Amino acid sequence: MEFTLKANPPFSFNSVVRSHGWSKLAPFTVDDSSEELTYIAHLTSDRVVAISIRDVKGGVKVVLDSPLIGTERSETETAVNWMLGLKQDFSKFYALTQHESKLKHVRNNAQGRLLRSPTLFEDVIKTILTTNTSWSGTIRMVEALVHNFGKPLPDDNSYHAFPEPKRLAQVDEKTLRSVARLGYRAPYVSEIARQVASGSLDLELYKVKDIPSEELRKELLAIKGIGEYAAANLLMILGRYDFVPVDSWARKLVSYESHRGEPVGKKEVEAAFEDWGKWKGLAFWFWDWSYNSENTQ
DNA sequence: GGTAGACCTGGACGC
DNA sequence: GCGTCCAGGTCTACC
Repeated sequence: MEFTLKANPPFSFNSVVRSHGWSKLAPFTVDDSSEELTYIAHLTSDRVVAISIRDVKGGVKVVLDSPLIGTERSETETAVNWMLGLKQDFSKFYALTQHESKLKHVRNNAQGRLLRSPTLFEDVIKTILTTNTSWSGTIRMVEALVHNFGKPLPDDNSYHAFPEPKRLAQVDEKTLRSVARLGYRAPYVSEIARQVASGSLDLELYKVKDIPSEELRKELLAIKGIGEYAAANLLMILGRYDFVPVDSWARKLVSYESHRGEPVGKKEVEAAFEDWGKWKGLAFWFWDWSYNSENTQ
């Protein structure tokens, strides 16, 4: 079955898919031309389905590998709306970028949306698996979690959904270390899964929580395994751009942008975007970096 | 509040 | 093939 969903204009399917590396992490798959994004979803009905998403004028076409039953349709619509940020509005950010040559491209390319997973639980785990490792390590760890602990697609068990909190909560740390090679991150993943499964931590509430970003940041930082970089990254996913996710790559970009390649710290990165106020995370993310254009020829 | 050291893994490198 | 070094954020103990 299939249906279409409208997006708040301007919208670019390609820009969302390429917004960051999430489309390369299981259970997402994307074709080489980025024309079709597929996500293996574990629905609340306990069914696993493949959701394929393609670009159409004014929005996206959603194609399912099997008919949806009952509330599965609305659940899938909600998930796709969230994943692609179809209802997000960046008009205020775009107005500011018109005065900055390094960001003038964002409006023309309809940039601003960041691809995200259907649940914040999944994005919290994935974000932790981006820390203190290489990108290839993140891909490997996420793939291992999905393949070993996610429910398989009925018609093709080579594809699996992201494991639900209650499933991961059943896996002991030793297994997470030996099977998924999570290393010291295993206890963090295990503890978050247990808390979410038991209901003591309601991450989905963070999507709609009407509190200042600084308070939300403090709540994220209280979760073991989430430090300042991870919290800023998750706030971006939640549509709050008050903080810059400063990692080694961010320091390198700012170093070559405005410090002649000299090493810089967190303070210098934050200072570079201080003037962007509540948009500083987005300004950083989509900045036309000198380092990129000089090193990706 | 700031800092040093430990935590794991995989890749690069030298032998 | 083996050993060593290094890069990548977060946590904890300590000052």
